Amino acid sequence: MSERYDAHTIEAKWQARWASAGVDAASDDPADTRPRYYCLVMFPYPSGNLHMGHVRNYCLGDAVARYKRMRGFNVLHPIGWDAFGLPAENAAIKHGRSPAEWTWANIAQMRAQLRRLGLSYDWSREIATCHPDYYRWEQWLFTRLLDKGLAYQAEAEVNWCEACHTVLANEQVEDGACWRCDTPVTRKRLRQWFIRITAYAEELLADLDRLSGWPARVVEMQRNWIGKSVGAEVRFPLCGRKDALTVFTTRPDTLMGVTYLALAAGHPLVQERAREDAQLAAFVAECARSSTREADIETMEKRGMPLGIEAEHPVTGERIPVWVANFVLMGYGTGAVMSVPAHDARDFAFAQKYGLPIKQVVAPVDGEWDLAQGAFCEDGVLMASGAFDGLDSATARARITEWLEARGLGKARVQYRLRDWLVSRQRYWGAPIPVVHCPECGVVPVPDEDLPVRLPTDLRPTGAGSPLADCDAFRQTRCPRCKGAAERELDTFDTFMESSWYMNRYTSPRNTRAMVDARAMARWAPVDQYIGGVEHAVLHLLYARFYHKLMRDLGLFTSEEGGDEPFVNLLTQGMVLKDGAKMSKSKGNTVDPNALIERMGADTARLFTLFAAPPEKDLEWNDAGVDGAHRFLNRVWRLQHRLADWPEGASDTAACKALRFAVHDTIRKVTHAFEHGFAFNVAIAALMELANALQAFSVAGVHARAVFREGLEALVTMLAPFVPHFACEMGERLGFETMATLRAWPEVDEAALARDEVTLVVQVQGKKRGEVTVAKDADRDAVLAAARADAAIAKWLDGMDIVKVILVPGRLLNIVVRPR
RNA sequence: GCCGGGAUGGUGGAAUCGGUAGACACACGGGACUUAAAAUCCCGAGGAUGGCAACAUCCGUGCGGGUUCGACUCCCGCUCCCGGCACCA
Repeated sequence: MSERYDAHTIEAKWQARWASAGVDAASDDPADTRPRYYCLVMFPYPSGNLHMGHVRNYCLGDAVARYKRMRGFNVLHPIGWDAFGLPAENAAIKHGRSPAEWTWANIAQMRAQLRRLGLSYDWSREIATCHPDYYRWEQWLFTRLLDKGLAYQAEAEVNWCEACHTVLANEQVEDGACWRCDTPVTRKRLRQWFIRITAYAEELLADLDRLSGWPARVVEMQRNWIGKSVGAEVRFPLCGRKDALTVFTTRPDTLMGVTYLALAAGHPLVQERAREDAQLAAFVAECARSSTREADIETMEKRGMPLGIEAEHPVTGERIPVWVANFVLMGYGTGAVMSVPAHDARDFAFAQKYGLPIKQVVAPVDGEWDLAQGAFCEDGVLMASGAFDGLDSATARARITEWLEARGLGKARVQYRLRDWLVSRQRYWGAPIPVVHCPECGVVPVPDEDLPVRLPTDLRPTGAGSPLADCDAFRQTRCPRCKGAAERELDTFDTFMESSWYMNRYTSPRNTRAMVDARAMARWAPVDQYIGGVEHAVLHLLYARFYHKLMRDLGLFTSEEGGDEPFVNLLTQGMVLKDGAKMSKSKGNTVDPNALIERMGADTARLFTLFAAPPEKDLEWNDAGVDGAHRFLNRVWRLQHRLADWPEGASDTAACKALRFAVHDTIRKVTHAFEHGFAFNVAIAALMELANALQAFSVAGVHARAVFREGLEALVTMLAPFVPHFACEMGERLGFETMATLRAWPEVDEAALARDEVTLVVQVQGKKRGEVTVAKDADRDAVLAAARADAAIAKWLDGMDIVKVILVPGRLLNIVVRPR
């Protein structure tokens, strides 16, 4: 009975028991009437080694899943592998193994590491995205998108990472560099595959308002990323030519103030002129160079050149010059802007530099504006705008847009910053894009019966281009339409394609008939609680929302079955830091989870990870803190020995009552943490307080022993979501009839929280001057009388008149006085 | 530049609705046990001033104002830090 806490023996024992009892599986039995809960953590890339970020992520998810089970929910808590991706290829080049071999070996290794942490996953639903049974459905979906015109091939200026030797989507470029390897991204014109996420821009934006369970900043980041702006398209006919320039503006109210047009260097009209003008060509070439160095854009000087072309103002017919300017982007709007120097700071600076006219057409609502102080960029009242004079900016925007529309000179338009998702990659280790290039029929989607298009798994990338190009068995095929010789598409999908729908696949992971099963979706989706790093705020989390809507609109499930959004609640956990910096091999500040588990056990690792910081904040690793967590478990462990020879005698009922109060107050606090915000650091602190109270409780007698036992059992039960092995072992020794992790969550006994007496803080003038203990329902006069009876308080009332007395029941009494 | 979030002891952090600031833990100091150490247990601790001490008083949640009987919490104005976006027309 007095043996010591031995984490390794206990952990191995319970992991085996849980596995053989199958306690972690989610039930698909229709007869199971328990309420359902879907808890999901972002699945890992199988690098082969678990790091502390993973540990934190999965411990958070596991605590939630286990708590919900104890609350009587049928919990879906799955795990799998985001198994395609570049590191596998790089490792394959380095170690001479195929990416497939390398990946599957890593999966085996990481699976073992996760199991050692004692995470309660439903392993029967494990998926790996590199498995053809998985990516087959993504290929299927893509062919449907092709049918609907939502997927297309186009030549475009794209982001190219030289180190990864592939293109990147806009979301995957951070600060002008590749999100994965930090290599500066260059621009290239290439023919690539896109998915029309812009067709869903409005819904993706509007539904952000429904994500009340998401952190505000993630919602805000997505809103920024989608970047909606409402305005108008305006046509400016070109003088002496048949064509016209179309610009996009959010300020049609300033139309009368346009004094020049500015075009991007990449604009077709500029390109055309540059062929005849060497000076212009040199300028354009310079712009093309500098545009790749996005970090410098901020400090870049605004420069331009006249094109020697004039355009006609659509209202006044005035001739206005057309310029090329280095600050106009080809990729946004129409690549052309109307410049209104009087009402735009950037246009103002440009006009001043090149001596272009500045014409004020909007005045502040209350007064004058002196253009010497710069541009007036606010809304105001129109002036010098003919028929539109006197209108406020908002009305003028609508009227002027209507005016243009009526004359075919423009129209209202909404512009988004979001661009279509570039999904093709010039890499081998990814899901093949299911199309065939036929010399006769062109691009032909692979028909359903020929799916999946299997990726050959035995190829060895060398680093010089995709090995698929040299694999005739893959490359050469027959056209599904004309049956003639044809070639397969050699690009593979962006790996974000796989991670965009895995949460839905988990609901019916072995489904061979469809991508997902509508009934299973109705049972589980959407995810109730999603947990992962904030770094995916506009990558994975945006793509997944988009994919969910695509799947819905393809009829895989309805809004009622699967919801319109994949994740109801999102928790973005902070990073794990050491010495104030993110752990990394190059900095040499890593903590190896395996070594930690080896030394202290999984439960200690879990406990410290959850205790050291609130989940959404960064966690500073502290080895001494880990020792502290281990000490705590030892202390709780020893509490059980107290039951063996409890001293006889008469119990002190007041002390027993105080302990019961502490027990039930703790239940209240810990439950609150699980139900509101997952502040596990606070929950664990409360459990530590309870352990301290139990340890300090030294009252003799059978009643006291029973009270102590109740407290210890509650403590062990509430520890189960955090340190499940420990709790199960303690529970078994305490004689629990079921495993601690399967017990019902303790209920608060309100009677235990009732008190006959309360201690109130007494303030004079809002400053604490003492405490009084009074009957629970004592009224203001009674409390005041008690306060005056206390010498330490009374001395502050000497020579004073009491002006006012405020009683906050159960908390405090504040006496407001005035010198007599 | 714009949009978020934050700033509390030596450290990580707590404080439910405006009601005892610093829970819990780490680190530290003192003590008990021990031949000794480890382990364990007990005690102390925001700062300043006075006092042998118990204790007392004042100050204190980035800075300056305000509202309130009462402000870490609400309002106004700043400073700094972190994150995101950014010639976006």
